[in-house]
Amino acid sequence: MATKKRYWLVKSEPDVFSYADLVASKNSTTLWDGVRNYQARNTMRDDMKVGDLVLYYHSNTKPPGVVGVAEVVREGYPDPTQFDPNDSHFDPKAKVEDPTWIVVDVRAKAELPEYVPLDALKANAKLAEMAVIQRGQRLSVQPVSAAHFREVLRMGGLKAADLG
DNA sequence: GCCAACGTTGGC
DNA sequence: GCCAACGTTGGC
Repeated sequence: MATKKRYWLVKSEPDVFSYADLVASKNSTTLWDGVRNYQARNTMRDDMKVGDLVLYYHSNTKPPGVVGVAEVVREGYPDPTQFDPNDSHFDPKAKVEDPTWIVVDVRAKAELPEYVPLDALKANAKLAEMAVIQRGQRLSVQPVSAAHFREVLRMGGLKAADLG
């Protein structure tokens, strides 16, 4: 029995890895590596399931905002960068037999016809409770309610039906 | 570039 | 186990 689809938001700095970079990746898919926050790790390890949809948010840019939608295509597995001494995300305490950090694979699904800047999210009363607009919210992987997800899609000029 | 918010580290 | 110091995030 399929569990109900859930919705998420991931942040990425476009100078580091933009939505266009995701689209340009093999199969428009990448592993969401380098996350070094336990709460975000737990979300990827325990909660993100194949078929879940993800808002792709550009942070540290002007203006920050939601640029597109991605889909979870592989569930949690060990982040290889934690074992690579040459990688900036290397974690000397992580053990192969008991990995500390987890990734999921995400695939680009649809770019929003209209970019939805943070200002617009904040201006929408329906999104007042949305995590990403809360002051001091730094989580790079966070849950989004179905209603908030639909509203952001609508603001971006997409319908849920467009996502198949 | 600044700095507020927040998570982690480490001395005690 | 407390909490000050420190590093990072990310909007502005």
